[in-house]
Amino acid sequence: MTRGRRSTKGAPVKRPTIADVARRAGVSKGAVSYALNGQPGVSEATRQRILAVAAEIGFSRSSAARALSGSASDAIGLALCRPARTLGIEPFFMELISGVEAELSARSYALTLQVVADQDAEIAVYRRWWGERRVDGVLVCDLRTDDRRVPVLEELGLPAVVIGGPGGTGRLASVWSDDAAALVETVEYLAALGHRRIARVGGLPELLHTSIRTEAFTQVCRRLDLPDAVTVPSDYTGEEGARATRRLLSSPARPTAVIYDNDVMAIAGLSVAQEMGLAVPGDLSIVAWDDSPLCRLVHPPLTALGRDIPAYGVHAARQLLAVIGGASVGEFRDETAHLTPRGSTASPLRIG
Amino acid sequence: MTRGRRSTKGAPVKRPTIADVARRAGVSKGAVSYALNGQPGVSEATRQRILAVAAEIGFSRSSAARALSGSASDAIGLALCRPARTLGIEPFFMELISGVEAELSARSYALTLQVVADQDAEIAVYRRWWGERRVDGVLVCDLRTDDRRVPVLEELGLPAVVIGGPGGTGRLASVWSDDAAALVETVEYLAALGHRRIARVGGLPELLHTSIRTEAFTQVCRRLDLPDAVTVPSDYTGEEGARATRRLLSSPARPTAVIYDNDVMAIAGLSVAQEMGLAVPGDLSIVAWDDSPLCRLVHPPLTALGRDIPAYGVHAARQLLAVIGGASVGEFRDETAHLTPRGSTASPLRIG
DNA sequence: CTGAAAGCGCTTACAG
DNA sequence: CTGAAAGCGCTTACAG
Repeated sequence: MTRGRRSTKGAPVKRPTIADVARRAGVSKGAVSYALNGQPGVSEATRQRILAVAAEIGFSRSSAARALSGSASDAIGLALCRPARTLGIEPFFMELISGVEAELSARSYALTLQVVADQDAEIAVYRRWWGERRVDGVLVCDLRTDDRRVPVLEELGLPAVVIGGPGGTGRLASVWSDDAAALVETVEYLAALGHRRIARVGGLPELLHTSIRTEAFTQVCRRLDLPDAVTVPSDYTGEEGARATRRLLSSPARPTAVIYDNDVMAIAGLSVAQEMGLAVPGDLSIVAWDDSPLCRLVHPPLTALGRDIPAYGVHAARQLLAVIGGASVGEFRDETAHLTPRGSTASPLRIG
Repeated sequence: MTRGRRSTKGAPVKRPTIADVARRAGVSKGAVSYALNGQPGVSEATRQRILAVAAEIGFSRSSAARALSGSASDAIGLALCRPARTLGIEPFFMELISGVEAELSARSYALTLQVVADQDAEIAVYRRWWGERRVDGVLVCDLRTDDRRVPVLEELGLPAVVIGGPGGTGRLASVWSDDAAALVETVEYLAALGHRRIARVGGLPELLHTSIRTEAFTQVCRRLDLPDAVTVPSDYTGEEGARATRRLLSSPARPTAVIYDNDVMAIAGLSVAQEMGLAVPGDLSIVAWDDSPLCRLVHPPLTALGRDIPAYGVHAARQLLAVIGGASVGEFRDETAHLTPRGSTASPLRIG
């Protein structure tokens, strides 16, 4: 019932079709199509004339008609499975998206975004997108240990690039960063400063990269002969980061250094330390994973593990376009996060 | 040339079509379509049988075919025109998007996102989306004074809802919040505390809501007989917020209170005050616009002007769906931001 | 209530 | 190098 009204109200200007261009350029619709797709079948002079006419009347090919006649939909999908409040506060996703966009825009690809409640909902979205032929491929975030999305995507044959790993991505292409190496570098740095009791406030335990970090943390602490490498699990929110910090700092053998799995929790931890009367970095050193501008805004500025997240997004999108293009694509190892020492870390000896 | 490969590699599982459902249910394709659309033309029993078959074989209607045969594309567009670094750090957009998504998901609408470099690129994207029939409507952010996008959208007849105002939205529907009222409330509160020299670090001057706030600021200061209501323009980044704060705090008649147009600049301002040896709130009171979790993480926690941004997104999406549905929609006045006093504001008399 | 058919706007073999 | 035609998978009047 809305149809009539929609076309009346929604489209006062007539959208030109390929037939309009053909008529105006004095060629067939087929010729216009060839010209637009940069395919052989039209002379260069004709092609130019056709393109000029198309530009003149503001013609864009209907993405629906293109998709229906077998072409790609020229869109990729990204389903985000995080609660709204976490989505907003973490710069990670927006930075990733801006990188993805940079690559897609250059190729006139659209990004279809969907926020989902849980993994089942996300899988349902993939099945729907596939059935609707709405996207040519998907970017998969927040890889879990034993991720149920991977076999579904393999079964559907929906082109996909997993952002995460290494491992656990089945036959899907992936883009990953060596978190274990970054974690080791950080612990070695803190140990070199003289820290012995180092703790970590970790991200969501079900995420693969969390367990990779935890495993690396345990290993390096054992190797360096540091006592009990405690990891307190958390959920990336400031509240949980603060709570975990309070617990750590209240324990009899409180740590002299804490590594946080994201910047928001690190900032919350800094606040808690100050509220408990501990000096940072005198009494407590703090390292944040994800070096956002926030880390530089607080006092003292936070030592952080940073890397170029927009570039990560660019690489992921590029991989996905390659998979969609039919290339056989494997793992792409992105830059490893590097440590930027700032005012929040120092030797624990320098107390007071 | 990628086609053959794509179909081989990209779709090992055959996607079911409406014909498959029809065959299996023993009805015509038309009947399936009616059943799926909830339209009269099939008996209830048949409808149920058809829906069961569709679910069983995992059928979703091709969005391309639907769009081509006159239905909506079931997608709306959102073009964001901010540099990548600002996009990442401001929770606003992600919160807005999560609200928009909440409304769209409920109606199985997709969100098509595009990051653009400037207004011209954004206008080009609207023209392209319209030509491609890729989206049924758009959400317009960051309304400017004399916004060039408004007449273009009116001319195209592309359903749109402007997030911003009041005013300057032409015949387009809009959703807005009364920033002037919130600003006045804040200044009155600071004046009641005894502040006389109040300054403001503003957002991008070309945005309409910035000038609305500036105008309200000037007016209320004049009414309350406060001297020179200084607004230093800025760009929402921490760097610029810090710079503006340094300038304000170095001036001979330095303000005793500063209002920041976003939370990131307020946090940067807090840092600068501390670095310059000023106590907050003893020597300087700080108010942040946009009350994100960040405001509660810093020390002292920031007094902030907050409102429910996801809800704002919900309302905007709802309005847009109404416009797309053919309804005649006007302005929707959303909640006014309310002031939450925290530790960063106090009477200026209480110095030391 | 159901079935056969036209049509949406493209792409792409297929003849010329 | 170009034109006429089939077909993609739906929706929707139109007959029965």
